Amino acid sequence: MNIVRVNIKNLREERRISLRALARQLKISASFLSQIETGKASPSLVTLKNIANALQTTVGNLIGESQKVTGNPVTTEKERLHLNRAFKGINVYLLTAPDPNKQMEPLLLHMDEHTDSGDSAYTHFGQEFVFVIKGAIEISLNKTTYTLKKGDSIYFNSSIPHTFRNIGKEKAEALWVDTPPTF
Amino acid sequence: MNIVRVNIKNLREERRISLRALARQLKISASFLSQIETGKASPSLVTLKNIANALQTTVGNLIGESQKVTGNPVTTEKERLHLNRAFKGINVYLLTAPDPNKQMEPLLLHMDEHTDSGDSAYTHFGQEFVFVIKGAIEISLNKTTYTLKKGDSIYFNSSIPHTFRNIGKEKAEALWVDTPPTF
DNA sequence: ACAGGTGTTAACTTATGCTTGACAGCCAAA
DNA sequence: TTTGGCTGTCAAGCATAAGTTAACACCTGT
Repeated sequence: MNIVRVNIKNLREERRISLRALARQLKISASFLSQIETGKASPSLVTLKNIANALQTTVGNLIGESQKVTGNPVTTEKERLHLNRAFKGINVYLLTAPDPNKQMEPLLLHMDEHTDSGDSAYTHFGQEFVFVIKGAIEISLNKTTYTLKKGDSIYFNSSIPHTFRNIGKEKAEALWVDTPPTF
Repeated sequence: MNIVRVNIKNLREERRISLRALARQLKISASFLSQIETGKASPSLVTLKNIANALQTTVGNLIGESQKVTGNPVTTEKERLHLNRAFKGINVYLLTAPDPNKQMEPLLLHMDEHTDSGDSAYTHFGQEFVFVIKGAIEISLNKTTYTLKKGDSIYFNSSIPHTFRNIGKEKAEALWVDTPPTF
C-alpha cells in the first residue's frame, strides 16, 4: 500500500461544485486537487481534513470507500467460524472471514434459555446493529433496558456500556453487526 | 489548522503494546511514532491507515471523528419504515431510523417467489453484507452467481455490479446491511 | 475567431514525512 | 554500584512527496 485513494469526485459532483471552485475554497491548486482525485497524489492529513470539511463529510468516509475486500465472499451455514472465547451458553459465529479491510463484522448469536453476556458491560468504539431472528432478548444500554422480540432491531453507539441476555424460556437467535470489527 | 492530532497513545496502551513494538510492526521508526503521538509530526495518509489497521480501528477514530448516534435506538417490527421505491414483488424495510451519523444501513427484504432486482446491476461505494433468514436467493457479482440458502451469508464490495433474485418457489427473507448508507 | 468554462499533465520547488543517533528515566539481575 | 534492556523523547538532517506553476486539450456559447 503506497497510496490511499480518496473519493472526492463523486461527492464533489453531487454538490455541483467544480474542481477549480473547490480548490479555491481549500486554498490548494486545482491541479493538485485533480491529482488527488485521480489517485496520482495523496493529500496531507491537514488537507484531507479540509477537503472533508468542505464536502461536509468525514475523513473516514472519504477514504473508507476505497477499501476492497477479497477472497470468497460466501460463508455458508456449515462453514461459519465458531468463536470459542464467547459466553457461557451463548454460541457466537462469525458470518464472514476476518479481513482488515472489512468495515463490518457480522455475527450470529445462538443463546440458550436464560443466558447473558456476563457481569461487565461492553464499551468500545463504533456502532452496532442487532436484529432478533428468533426468541426475545433484552439489551441494556447504560442502565436503560430494551426488550426485543423476533423481528425487532436496535442500533446504538458501541461506546455506551452494553449488556444483553436471553429473557425468554426458549432459545434466541440474533444477528449482530459491529462497525468497525472488534475481533 | 496545520496539524491534525492523532490519538494513538491511549489505544496503544490499551493493547499493551510498546511504542517500539508498534513502530517495528508498522515499519516506521520509534522516534517518528513518538513524534506523531505527541503531536509534533503528522503521519502520511498511508502510515495513518497502517496505524489504524494495527490498532484495529479506523482512521476516523484516530483523528477523533467518532460519530454519535442519537434518538430511540429500537425499531420494532411494526414501526419499520417501508421503502416504496423498491422493486416489484420485493418489500424493503429500513430497520433503523435514517441518521447521517449512522455508518450502517440495515434493511430487511421480503421477496416474493421469482422476483429479482431488475435489469440493471447496482454499483456504488462501500461494502455490504447479506444474511438469508428464509428461503433461498441468488446474488450475482460481476457475472459470478452465488446461491445462498437459509443461514448462508455473503460479504462483498458494493463497487462490484450486483443483482439478486429469489430463485425458490417460496418467499425469501434476507437481512441486508450496507456501509455507508445508500438511501 | 474568440472568451470562459471544464479537467489533466509535466516539470519543478519546497515543505515535511521519516530517519539516524543520541538522550534520560526506570526496573531487575548481578 | 554496574550492566543490560527496557521505556519514551528530542535534534538534526536527508530524501521523498506534497503542492506549485504553466501549459495542455476539450467543451459550449458568442
